[in-house]
This record gives sequence, structure tokens and C-alpha cells, in this order.
Amino acid sequence: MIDDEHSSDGEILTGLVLEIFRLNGRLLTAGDRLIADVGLTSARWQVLGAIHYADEPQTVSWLARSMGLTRQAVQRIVNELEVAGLVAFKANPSHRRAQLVMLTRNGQSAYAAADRRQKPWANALAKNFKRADLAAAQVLLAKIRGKLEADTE
Amino acid sequence: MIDDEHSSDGEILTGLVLEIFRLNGRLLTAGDRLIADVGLTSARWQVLGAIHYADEPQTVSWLARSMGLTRQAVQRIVNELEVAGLVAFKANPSHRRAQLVMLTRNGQSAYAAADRRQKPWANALAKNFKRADLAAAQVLLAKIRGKLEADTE
DNA sequence: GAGCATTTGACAACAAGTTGTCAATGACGA
DNA sequence: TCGTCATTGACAACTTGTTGTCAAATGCTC
Repeated sequence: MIDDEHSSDGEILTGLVLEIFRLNGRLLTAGDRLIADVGLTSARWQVLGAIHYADEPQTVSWLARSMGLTRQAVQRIVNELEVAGLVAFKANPSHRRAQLVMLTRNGQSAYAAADRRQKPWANALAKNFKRADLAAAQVLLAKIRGKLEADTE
Repeated sequence: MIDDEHSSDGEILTGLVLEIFRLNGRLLTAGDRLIADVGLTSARWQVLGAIHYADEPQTVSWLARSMGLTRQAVQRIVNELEVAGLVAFKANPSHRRAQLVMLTRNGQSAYAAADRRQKPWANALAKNFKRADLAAAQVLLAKIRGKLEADTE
């Protein structure tokens, strides 16, 4: 066998994992700065996005699953957003405790404002990269995540 | 111009960003579980790794820069690791305040134990993926991070 | 319908990261 | 050498995420 043992596939994947950790931090701080004067944070923005992209009002548990976070983490953010007047609860006909979450008018305009900031930012960052490369990376990462989630069960 | 506006490059990059957020969380919990009975957490493990991979004992600030975290975050972990007896401080000849951090014997064996867990885990996870794809993804993410860091300055 | 497992929200403890501020230290130029 | 500026550790407040536990609500099986 040819000498190729100095860098196993596992080690290459480990390098990728460490890169994800670093990039995650950078993205969060970049996001925070991008929308600081809208009065949002990356976490709240993400929750607003999950609500926005749902076809209908959904429960906190549903939102948490769609974001890959725990119920409790999302619940706390949602409660804060409700205090801030960006989301509102709506009675759930099929579950008395699990209320449905929806954007208020203020929530919609805050999300729209964040979106207006994000679009040129994303376009600028995407420059110099090939669309196919970005898409391939996303597919790869989603597959890795799928494997991790399968292991969790 | 052909109709290709429904999914701009920026939107594709945004999808990649959201995937990174999800994967980051999964990786952290997977890491925590992997080494829970070694008495480590993902964060402490990472700090031990940064110390381990440095050629010589380094300061907390240096470690933080190499990990892409803030000084304060790393400082707190290092202080806890010192209490736990996994790292030790050493006088820095060129700076009286900024002590150098090194692994103790216990720190070395804890890191080695974590490494023994991590290797088969990484190899198993890397299975089904092409080495070139993993490497390409890492390069792409590193480039994106480089752009973000350049913007910060 | 009764009983039991699952889902859900509430609450709490904790881990890990950020920002901001301060004083001590060291580096560098006038 | 002196003054100024950047770096560093210490400390604190805060955000965001985790896990664990509890009771309420629902659904499913017998």
C-alpha cells in the first residue's frame, strides 16, 4: 500500500469540523453586527426567520425541530420576542398548551429590515465563489449532519 | 438574461450558512457525548487541543487567536482547566503578566484519551464521503472565513 | 373509558461564548 | 528617557445554548 497514512480520511474530516467551529463564530458576530441597529440579534433573527418561512403558524416545538435546536432554547427566545412585541401567540385548536407562534406587524417589518441588510451582504460574500461549489458544500454538510442525527436516535 | 433569479448566489450562500449553524450544534453535542466519561467537554477539549498542537507553551491570547475565539472565553476555560489540574502556568520571560500555558501530565493523558475516542468516531463519520469533497469543503469554508475576518478589520 | 407513554411548556442550573471596562505590562517613537 | 499606544489578564454583565425535572395535555392501546 502506498504511503498515504499520514492523513487519514478521519483527520481530514476533523479539519473540516474545526473549520466549522471557527466559521460558526465568525458568522454569528458578523450577523450580530449586520443587524444590530435593527434591534435584533442573530438568534432572534433566526427564530423570526423560522416563523416567517413556515407556511402556517407553528408551535415552539415545531420551530425548534426545524432549526435543529432544543425546545427550551427556542422557547426562551420566543418568549422574549413576545415581550418585545415581535411575535404573538395564537390559540391552538388541537392542543390547549402548545400555542401557535406568529409574527406581529412589528415582527414582520423587523424581519424585512434584517432581510434588506442580509441580501447585499450575502451577495457580496458569495462573490468570488462558484455557485456549484457553495451548493456542493451545503449538500456535503447536510449529509454529515444527517449521519450525526441518525446516530443520536 | 435567462431566468435564474429565483435563487441568487447570495441565497445559496445563505443556505450554506444556515446549514453551518445546524451542523455546529450537532457537532458540539456529539463531541460532548463522545468524551463525557473522560471528564471533558467540547470546549475544554478544543482548548487542550490548541495547547497540544502549539510547538511551545503559549499565552492565552495566542491560543485564543489560533482558535478564532476571544481572549476572555479562552481565559475562563484555561482557568478552569488549571483548577482541574489539566494545565499549568509557566512564567513568561518576555512578559510578566502573560503567563505561558502548558499541559500537565494529567492534561496530556486526558487529551490522549479523548483522541483515542475521536479517531474511530471521525473515521466512521468520514466513511461514505470522498476525501476530495471533504478537503474541498474545508478550503471553501476557510476562504469564506478569511473574507469575514478581512471585513472585521 | 382507563391507563400509560409521548409531547409540550415552565422553570432552574449550568456551560460557553460575547462585549465592555479597568489596570498592568510592554513596545515604540519623539 | 518619557509619553503614548497596543496587548494582556481580571472582572462583570449579558446572550445563547445545553441538560434535567416537573406537571399539563394529548394520543394510543387495551
